[in-house]
Amino acid sequence: MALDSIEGSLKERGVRLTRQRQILLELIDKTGEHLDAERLYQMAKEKDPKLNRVTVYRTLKMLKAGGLVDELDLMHYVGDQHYYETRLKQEHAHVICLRCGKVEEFFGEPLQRLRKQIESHFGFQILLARTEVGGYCAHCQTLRAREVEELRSRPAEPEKGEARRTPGKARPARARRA
Amino acid sequence: MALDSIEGSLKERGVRLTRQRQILLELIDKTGEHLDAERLYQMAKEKDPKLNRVTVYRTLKMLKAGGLVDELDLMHYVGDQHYYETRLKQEHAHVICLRCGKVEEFFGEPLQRLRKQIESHFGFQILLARTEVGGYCAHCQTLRAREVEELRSRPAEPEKGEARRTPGKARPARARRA
DNA sequence: GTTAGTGCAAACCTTTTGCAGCTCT
DNA sequence: AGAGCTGCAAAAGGTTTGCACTAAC
Repeated sequence: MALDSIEGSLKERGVRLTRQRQILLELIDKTGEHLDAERLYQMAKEKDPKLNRVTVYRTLKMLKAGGLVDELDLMHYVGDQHYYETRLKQEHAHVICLRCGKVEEFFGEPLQRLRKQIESHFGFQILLARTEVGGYCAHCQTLRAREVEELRSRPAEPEKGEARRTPGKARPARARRA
Repeated sequence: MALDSIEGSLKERGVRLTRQRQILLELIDKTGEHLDAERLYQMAKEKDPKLNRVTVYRTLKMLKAGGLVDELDLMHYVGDQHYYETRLKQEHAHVICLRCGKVEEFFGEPLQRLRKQIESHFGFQILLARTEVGGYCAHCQTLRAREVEELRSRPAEPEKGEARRTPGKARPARARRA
């Protein structure tokens, strides 16, 4: 289990395992990947209503600095927040559908190949690497084509305010905080 | 020249080539890559002191939406701002030294390979891809080793305030705005 | 008992938005 | 003329910081 190895690593470095950190660590570990600070905070608050958002940020920062979690942007599909996942699995790329938001992970040899070539080409010592890819997933390619077609046949239906987005399921609105 | 093809593309789409956009486009094109909004704004202000920061953001957003520029994070080495570069050259990865901040670009076949594999593996239609790598450049590996050694021999010299960073050239402080 | 860590409030940086006025075509 | 852009001010979103108090070791 990942949790143990993370806690071990922290203890070695003399980092205190406070109640708050235990809650956060467990959530990060067992929820799987792609949690952002706010969502982690919301989940942690259910376990300890007193736990503060700042503690979440500080913990994530520490874990990142210690190389225990990786920070992702997921192409800023939703907004400018960061996402975190434990650094355990093999290196992988994140593939984000710009229409439905689904995130796939790609493992595979081109990634190792890329890493090695960069290291030898520049004599570079890689500490972290991040590959993110945006586009349309198989499912959305069809739907997208249909949407474009509809737009073409019924052009520029005027609407109050902002320029009309693609109809149906478009990008989610920026999440507002409570 | 890149500028022409960008301006052409904008004209085609009925986007107006205002004085402000011409200034920004020219700066983006000929300054080379890795400008963030604030720096672009500062440079643009020299050509037109009235030009507003908001216009810079709006222009960048439009160029990005139109696929004319790519947005980079450069591993958030400096802060959380984004960097932009014209999308002209072949796909490439950005390699950032976490000590001196130097950015190298890596072209090379593993990138195309990766792209193709992702497309065929998921049936995914890639629109944008971004690979960023952080670590130590050849030069800084040596210096870094020396720093760590120094720290080991002269431990925990207490200092007012924050936990001491690596001596010498450490990460730049967050840039403050005027 | 120390020192690291927490909570709170307030700041901070980056980016977006509403709206009135200006300007390209 | 009129849609599209701009500038200004203000807000929002995401994250960090200062400081006094608390809790882990």
